[in-house]
Amino acid sequence: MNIGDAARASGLPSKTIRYYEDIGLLVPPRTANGYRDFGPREINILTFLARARALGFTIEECRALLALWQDTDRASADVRRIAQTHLEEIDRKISDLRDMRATLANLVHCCAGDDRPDCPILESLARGGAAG
Amino acid sequence: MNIGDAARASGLPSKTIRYYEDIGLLVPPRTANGYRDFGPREINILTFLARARALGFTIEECRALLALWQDTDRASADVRRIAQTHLEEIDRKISDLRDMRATLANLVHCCAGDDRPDCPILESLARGGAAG
DNA sequence: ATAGGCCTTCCAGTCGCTGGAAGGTCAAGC
DNA sequence: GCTTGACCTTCCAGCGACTGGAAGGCCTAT
Repeated sequence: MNIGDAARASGLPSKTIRYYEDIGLLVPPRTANGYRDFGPREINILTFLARARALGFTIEECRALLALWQDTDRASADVRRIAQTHLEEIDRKISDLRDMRATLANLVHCCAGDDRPDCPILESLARGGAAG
Repeated sequence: MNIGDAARASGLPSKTIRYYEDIGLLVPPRTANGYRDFGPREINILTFLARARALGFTIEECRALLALWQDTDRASADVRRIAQTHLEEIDRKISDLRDMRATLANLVHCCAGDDRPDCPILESLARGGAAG
């Protein structure tokens, strides 16, 4: 299976797959002509990576998860710890975004959005504090 | 006012201020010895930028907002449009993060997190679908 | 004179790709 | 056998928004 088929099978772009090989996440064998040769094992790794990335795990977290996945003697506690840490990171991001959203929504709400120059959004950015 | 004082006044690291000059967001004058010289005008620009960045506006959005701020003939509609677009972007991010969070929280919840190898998190990443 | 704390520029690295150039390979059609 | 076009290869550069560090200049205090 060539890289294009692996890309279609895993949902990852070919470029990304090459990049993952570059950074050592997987090492597909090569055929005689130098093409990468993806078998079921490689496709499994790629779909694993695609799913982990879709859940927002960093590449290094993916690397760790992949290692645990391939280690049948792993402790599920190790996996859970990574996921838990990531969950907390996501919660932090959501919280930050919600704060931004609240401020911004208020500003947008207060701005007339017409052809006059008066603008609570700019005023707030200039002087600090909320609109009004 | 030297860059260090400007950094303390605006809350931005000196490095970031130099970077902002590099990309043309502000052009502080220089004193005879080549040091950047920050006056009230520059400090205002820097605090404006710091606040806009804190609301998650991209550098290019900041550049546009800054231009509108400095244009007393602006239409508030132009400002509002930028803010509205950014608000939608934030909503998209929050929504994506919430989806991730939901899946991940479920997986974490289902994982025993002990010293045994069985792990619904890895199983889900491997086979797709939810835990269980 | 020297110490230290600023300031300067420039280059490289972060993260996770993504685009593009230059060239090799392969299967189909004529 | 030759061309066409779709694939594959490597390598280098760039994105956004900084951040770190090296090498060197300046300024003030002792």
